[in-house]
Amino acid sequence: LFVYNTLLDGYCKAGKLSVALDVYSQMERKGISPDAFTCSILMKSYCGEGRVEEAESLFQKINNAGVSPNVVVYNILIDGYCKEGSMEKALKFYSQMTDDGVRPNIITYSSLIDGYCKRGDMEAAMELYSETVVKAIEPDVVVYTALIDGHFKNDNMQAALTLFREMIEASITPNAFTISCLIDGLCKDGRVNDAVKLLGEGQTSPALRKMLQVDSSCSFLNGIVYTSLMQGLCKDGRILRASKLFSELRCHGLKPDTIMFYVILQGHFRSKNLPDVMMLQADMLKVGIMPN
RNA sequence: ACUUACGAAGAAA
Repeated sequence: LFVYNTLLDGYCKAGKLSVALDVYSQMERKGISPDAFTCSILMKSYCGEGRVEEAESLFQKINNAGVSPNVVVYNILIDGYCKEGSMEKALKFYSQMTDDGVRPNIITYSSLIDGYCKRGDMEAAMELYSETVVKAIEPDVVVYTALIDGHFKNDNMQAALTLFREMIEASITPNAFTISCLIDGLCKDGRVNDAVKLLGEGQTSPALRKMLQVDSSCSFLNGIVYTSLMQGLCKDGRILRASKLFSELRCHGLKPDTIMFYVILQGHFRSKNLPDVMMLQADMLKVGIMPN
């Protein structure tokens, strides 16, 4: 069973669900009965392809076969429904798991919270956040990051920054995800300068690093942060600064991807720099990126 | 050290 599960997980992670399902029926033929691991591996793959209904069927089937769903199995189903925006169904399984005596954990909450954030229902998201505090399920960096991102995307920079502060006060260390949400949010709010400043300080100032409680090995300057900054600069008409960032990517061990090229191209178009557009196009082919 | 399963970030459509 262990070997089969490992194999199933491998196929699923390689995006070959159909092969995994073949292997699964082979298991059934051999009389090897699935367990919660088997169930969660296949369900996750179904959800990843947007086939949440089929994940639920499998859930019911295995449930009927006498495998009791554990917290991971429930989490996958709940997250699947959250990602497709069906919060009602997600909540249904959330209460079902509670009735089954399966305790929701921080991952359950972060799926639900992110689901509400993506739907723009920050009130519901914040309510669940308070619930974690009440139930003594410590909110972690993922929950805070989802909420910060949600607040920014729903045009509430103040709430986002307040949560960021609270998170640090709670001694939760922001990671690269957290920082990229902050930077992207600031940029989209037209505060590119603040974003650059925050990053610059984070790179150089031990004091800020200490305040953010990150160690020196944590680099926030990943490709996503660069993209946000470049887009912010472009929208601000500062295509030269953006191009400069773009050209220094390599010095930081990053390589430009399709999205970055798109952002910079768009910037040149905005500034009507047709010659630069042509040059970029050539560069793009040179580094082996095909326009999509 | 990790080692069968679950949650958060960038362009466009």
